[in-house]
Amino acid sequence: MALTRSEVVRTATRILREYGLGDLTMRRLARELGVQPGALYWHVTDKQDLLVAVTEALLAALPAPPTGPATTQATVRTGEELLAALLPVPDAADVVRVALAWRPEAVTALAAFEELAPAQVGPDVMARRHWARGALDLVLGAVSDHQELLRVAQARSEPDPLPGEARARVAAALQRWARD
Amino acid sequence: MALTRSEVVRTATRILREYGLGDLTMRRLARELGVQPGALYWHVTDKQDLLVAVTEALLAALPAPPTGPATTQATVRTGEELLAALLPVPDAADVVRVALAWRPEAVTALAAFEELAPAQVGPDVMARRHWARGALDLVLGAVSDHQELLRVAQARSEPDPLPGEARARVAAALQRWARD
DNA sequence: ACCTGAACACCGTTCAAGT
DNA sequence: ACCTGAACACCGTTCAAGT
Repeated sequence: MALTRSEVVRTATRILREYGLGDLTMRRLARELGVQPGALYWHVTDKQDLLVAVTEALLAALPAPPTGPATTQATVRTGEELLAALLPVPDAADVVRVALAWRPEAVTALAAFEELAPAQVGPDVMARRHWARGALDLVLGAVSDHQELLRVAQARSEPDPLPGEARARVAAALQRWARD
Repeated sequence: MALTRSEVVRTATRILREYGLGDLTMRRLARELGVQPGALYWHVTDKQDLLVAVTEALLAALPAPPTGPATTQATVRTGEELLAALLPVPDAADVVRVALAWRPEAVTALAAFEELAPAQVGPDVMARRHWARGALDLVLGAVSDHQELLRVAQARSEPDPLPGEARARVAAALQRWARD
């Protein structure tokens, strides 16, 4: 049976989840799919396209953004859900940043945060977009930092930092960022 | 005359400035220095070590952090200076993020921001550290985003986005982030 | 339509051997 | 002390040719 794009993306996402971005190479991906490297380029235009698709896969698991009023609490919840989706995936923040540079509209979390911009930000589209990007940057920074702590702790065979710490930190950051 | 580490770092920084991170390879760097690739490893332990040193070089140009009280204005000024140092350097944010993951104490901007944490953050060391990291994430996000806009504008041969826009954006973000 | 085989033009890093 | 030469083990991407 022929390979499909979604199978390629699924396997890529699995490699990322299990081994991180350093192991997510086109050649390794091809090997796991039992196919020659060149075959991937029938389903994917290049590696960036693949990483954007992987980002979409990571974000697809997120619940729909809250539809109510743009409260601080709603922002915090959205950020915590994003964090929960990304934290267990090694190098997830870097992958999302590639998508952000290459196809920002694929990063649905951005649109979600835009809806949640507090009143004080005003109606200006750019101001709201920048506010959303700031919220995302704060979450991605927390993800990178926490995964780095984890890397160091494991190298020293110390106990892992708890995900709850990253969660509390994101909550605090978004509370500060969202308050009117 | 023998090569020195600082010559290696200087040339690496120049390549980054002129051509970006994609062209900053050990082989290319060796070529520009008129030396074999292996020679670099006498002066630098690996590429990450090099990128940390390049980050230090980029940040060395920054003025000393303001010594006065931790006002919002001082935070904004610090952020604007950091932005001014990084904005003209392609992929500067990615390079700083590597240093941040690998040797955070080399990112002096982090210590600078820590001093500037507003009173409301409190005396807790971790809280202040996270606040500083948030400030840095906001600036780095603005750098990445602006350089990305620039890339797109140049690809479409549209006029470049003005650095002043990035500056205004960083000011707004840090005002929001720093207010007590 | 979808994939193979094979190549092209690269990478970072190591290390015996030279000076 | 510092560097060369040469290798090792990889990369992403392209493309004629096959089925």
